[in-house]
Amino acid sequence: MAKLTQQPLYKQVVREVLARIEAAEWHGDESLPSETDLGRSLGVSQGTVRKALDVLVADGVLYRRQGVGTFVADTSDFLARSCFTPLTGVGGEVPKFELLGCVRINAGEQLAEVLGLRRGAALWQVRKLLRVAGHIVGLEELLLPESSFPDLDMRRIRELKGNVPELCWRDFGVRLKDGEVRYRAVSAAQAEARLLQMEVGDPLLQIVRLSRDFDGKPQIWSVAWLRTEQDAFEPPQSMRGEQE
Amino acid sequence: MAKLTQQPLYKQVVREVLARIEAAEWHGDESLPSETDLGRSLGVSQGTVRKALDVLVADGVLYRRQGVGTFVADTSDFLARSCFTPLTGVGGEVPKFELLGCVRINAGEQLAEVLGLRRGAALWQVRKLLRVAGHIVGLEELLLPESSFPDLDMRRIRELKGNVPELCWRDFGVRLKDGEVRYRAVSAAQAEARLLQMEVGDPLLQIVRLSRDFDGKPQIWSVAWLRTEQDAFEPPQSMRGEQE
DNA sequence: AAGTGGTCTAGACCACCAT
DNA sequence: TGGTGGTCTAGACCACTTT
Repeated sequence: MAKLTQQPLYKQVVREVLARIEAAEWHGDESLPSETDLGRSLGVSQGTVRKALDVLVADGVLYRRQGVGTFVADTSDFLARSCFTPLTGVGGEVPKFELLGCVRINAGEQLAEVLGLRRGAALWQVRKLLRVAGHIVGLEELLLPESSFPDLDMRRIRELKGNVPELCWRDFGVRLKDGEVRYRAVSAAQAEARLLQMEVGDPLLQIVRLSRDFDGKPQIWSVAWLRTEQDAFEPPQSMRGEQE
Repeated sequence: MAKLTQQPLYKQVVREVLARIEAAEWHGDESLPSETDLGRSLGVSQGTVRKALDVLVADGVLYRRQGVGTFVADTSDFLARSCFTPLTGVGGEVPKFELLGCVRINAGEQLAEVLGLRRGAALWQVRKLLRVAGHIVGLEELLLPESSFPDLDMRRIRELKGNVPELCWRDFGVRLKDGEVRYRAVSAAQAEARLLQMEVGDPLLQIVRLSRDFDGKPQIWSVAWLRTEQDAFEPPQSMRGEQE
């Protein structure tokens, strides 16, 4: 492996593996070469490959099965829970989305700043309704720079059933990572109350998220309003190893 | 290092280091021996020590300074933000606590179950008010099993200015880890509204937390109610390495 | 039995920081 | 200059899963 850059070797391996996944060298849920083989083909040791794969496993890009192999995580799993499917019902029901619209707007000052764009830059605004077991539980609004996601439209979103990370990945080659999240309790305004079928003033959990790609560039700003009378929001488990 | 157990060596080292911290072998913010020396004294290699310390750094027990050494994190930092000091103002103001009371109650069925106790077991109920820059922003209620925390009283809590992790550590030898967290938006009831100086029905962010010790045993159940009109709740950063 | 992830070692070199 | 964390290797062995 080239030693041109001054990045640690294992980080170079991380990027190389990401690139090969991106080039569809190994499909979703298909096995990678063994750590030893991969190391040999890259000219690094097994330990270095392992350290690189550790990073990608921690980020949910890969998963391992002891004695079997290392696999590319299906993108529909990747970040699905932590990034755009935040609601976990008590029974663990899977949320479903209903696409409300996709329009082109211009970035205000604040929004331009957090997304690293100039003021007035073109943005896509996507709105979805979240249902769990048929009941409306939330509303989600996404803002994506047009520069990263040219020619976005409802048809393309609909084809993927509102799975935005999958869309970003398949159509635009943007692999999303976790970003910053903020929580807030707010009162439902008229607009939210109507869409969520609740009274004006009822409490809503507001989740604001900034998602970045693997280069650290902000790519998606999202705001969700969730009804939590019945289901609490359970953030994704941290990915540390077990102690026992 | 003994090979008696079938635990991986590095996990044994984790426990050994934790035990030595517990025995106050190295005080807060004092340097540990170098990875090489520690390895020699334990009869393991530097790489194994490193892997063990990685775990403890990820859990916030230790921190490293390149070229300088590895240090025991001051307990007042450890989990302070992620576990009991959840509120981060926009300006990053440090929250202050006002102890409201500490009483002995008996566990109801649900509470007994989550804490792994028998029904009716004795619990301490501690209530605190949170202020940021003088303004009341939250209310926190902690429930701790008396079996783990004998002879808890307000004086002891007060001495540590409401820093419960520090108290658990210094007085009871219970080192806390992160546990599960759930978020919910609720309307302020009369009791909360009075204490938090807001109107009944105003939205509150409710954060429910179960903290465990390093053996995985549930130790503290906590519920916080936060006003988020001005300050959003910002959860602790995940502890993964940077990509760049 | 063969192949994989998971762990461990002994030794090496580098980057960083204190002195 | 010397000590520390940070990285890397070549080779080894174990635990696990599949065949």
